[in-house]
Amino acid sequence: MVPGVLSFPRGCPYNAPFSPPPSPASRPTQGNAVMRQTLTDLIRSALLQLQREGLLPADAPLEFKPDRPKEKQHGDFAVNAALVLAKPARMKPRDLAERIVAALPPGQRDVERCEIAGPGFINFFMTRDRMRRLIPEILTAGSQWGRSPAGAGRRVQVEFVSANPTGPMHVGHGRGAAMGDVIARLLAACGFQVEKEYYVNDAGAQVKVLGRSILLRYREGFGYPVAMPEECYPGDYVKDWAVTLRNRDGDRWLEASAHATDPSLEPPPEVVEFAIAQALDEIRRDLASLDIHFDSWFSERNLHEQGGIDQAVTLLAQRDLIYEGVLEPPKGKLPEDWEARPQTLFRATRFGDEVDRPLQKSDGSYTYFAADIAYHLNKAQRGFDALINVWGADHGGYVKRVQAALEALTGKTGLLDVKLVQMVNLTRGGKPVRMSKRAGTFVTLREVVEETGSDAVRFWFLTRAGTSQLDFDLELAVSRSYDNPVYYVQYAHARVHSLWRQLKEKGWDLPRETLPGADLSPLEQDEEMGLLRLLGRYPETVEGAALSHEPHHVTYYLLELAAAFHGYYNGCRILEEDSARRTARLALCDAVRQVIANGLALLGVSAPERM
RNA sequence: GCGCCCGUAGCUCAACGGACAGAGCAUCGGCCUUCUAAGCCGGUGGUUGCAGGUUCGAGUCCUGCCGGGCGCACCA
Repeated sequence: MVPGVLSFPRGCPYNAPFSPPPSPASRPTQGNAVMRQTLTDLIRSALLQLQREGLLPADAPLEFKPDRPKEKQHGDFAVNAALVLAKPARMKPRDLAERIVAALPPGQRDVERCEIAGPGFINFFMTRDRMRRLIPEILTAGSQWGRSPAGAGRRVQVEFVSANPTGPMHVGHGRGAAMGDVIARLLAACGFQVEKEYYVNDAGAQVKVLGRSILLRYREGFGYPVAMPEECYPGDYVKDWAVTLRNRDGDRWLEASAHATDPSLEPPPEVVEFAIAQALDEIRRDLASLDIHFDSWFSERNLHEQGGIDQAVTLLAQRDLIYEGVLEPPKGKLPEDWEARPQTLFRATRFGDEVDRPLQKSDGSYTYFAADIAYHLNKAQRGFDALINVWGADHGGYVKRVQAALEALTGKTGLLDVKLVQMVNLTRGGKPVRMSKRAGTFVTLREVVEETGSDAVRFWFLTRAGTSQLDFDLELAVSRSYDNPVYYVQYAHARVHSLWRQLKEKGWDLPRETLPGADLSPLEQDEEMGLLRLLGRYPETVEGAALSHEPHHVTYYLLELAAAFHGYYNGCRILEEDSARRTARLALCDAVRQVIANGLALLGVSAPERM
């Protein structure tokens, strides 16, 4: 039993391992990845040949990669081998490229041609037939198309949200929630075993303050005059919880409430317990409305009670990484109450941090950082191969020290990747929605989800890299217009369904299950090839987004695919008289539909059949 | 003062170290009979903040500046 873990309630559907497991794991199983592997093998074989001929030094590392050119004139794949190997070969890149091309094994049916271009790229053009074969591959794989075996079953933990259980979630929490959830889904789709965890800060002073706040509102409910101290939570939700407490317990806490204004007195544990439970209920409900469910809720208090912090500190002490010392004052202007005093410090500077970090407060109790060290040690002890944290950007200053502690305790570097998420600016019709707790214009995540829906919130929150601040327009997010990216992508999906409906109305029967076997040779327009090229990029887009922990790549891809599809639809009649062309085009459209559906599923956004 | 993030078209933002830096919005010019879609097609727009460096190749990596955001003993 792992200390601190409250529960492992729900399984993530994406956590299901591949069945059957890919074999061998290193070989790609899907169309474009197969193409890429084929090209890699081809080039490698040519390079080995050149090595045997003595053109390339035998010890030269054969590093190169097939890349996706941005320009379609540059083919379907571009290989940079000649550029990378020009120096060891002591040749001009273009000359070397010619020798590589000459050494390519003949008889490759899927490659139409290859040409040398630019500074020395070797561009490969796949045959139309190979491109068209993506369609049956996609339709046969269905919802599985785009999954990757890259993770090979490695265990990854994603910790995200972890909002303090002291009140409603705000919009920024929502962005972190969407980010973490989709990172988890992406990794699961790429063969990782993923666990989603919420760290519950239920041990600190702030939950006691919440407990006192509730007591005061509770007392107020009995008609006593109450002055809320500065540090207490003024929100209306506190009053609601106080009412709930009274309904449950009657006047049982009335006496205790008389002292609740005094910060030095502890509120009754039952009341604090109640407060945390209320807050977590609300948080869980908000997350559920975004279809976000955690595998575990990790209690900080539990960590304390189980001695996790003592354990971590002892471990650090055993490695001589702790000492009593005095920190130098911060440079520049001094904080008013700063005074030099001896503290228990962790030698974070040995692991790349700027200064050593205190583990104990002046009263001898542990700092939050000490608990964080213990928490991350606990994660490492649970045997994860990789850890991902999604934090608000205001916590950016803590990344190095936590990574330093983790390295100190595990001896491993790079175990933890912290994704920092910038703030969200709410706008309505382009005008900023001011958010101020004091002015009472604070907008909660719940309000935004209720107004715009889970789809809009999730998709929109993933339209930017986490490092960019994000504007969310409440008006645009619900508009049925092409300016609304959510609508734009979802409508592309619905449009294909609309085509099938119309097909039926026209009495042109076409059983879906015959599509994978359809004759696709009528597909030869540029737009059709362009769509195929895009479809082929989907699996590597998913894999790239997963491995880099950057979900917005998928969002951008879907926008691009939807744009290409809308353009195709506008310029080319799908349901035309010629049944061979009609069938081929419908097959292409259906492949687009499948890929959009898969991509939206990864984002946790619905794919409506009708809009 | 120190650290982290950011600086790309008028605006909001993309771009595993790759080719002539791309989208959307705005703007301008056309079209708007056609698989329901107040939409469609096309054009203009850039010294990637500045200056060096590494590299066959830099928006991307390194150094120094400039500008913006966040954080900065003991709070969480």
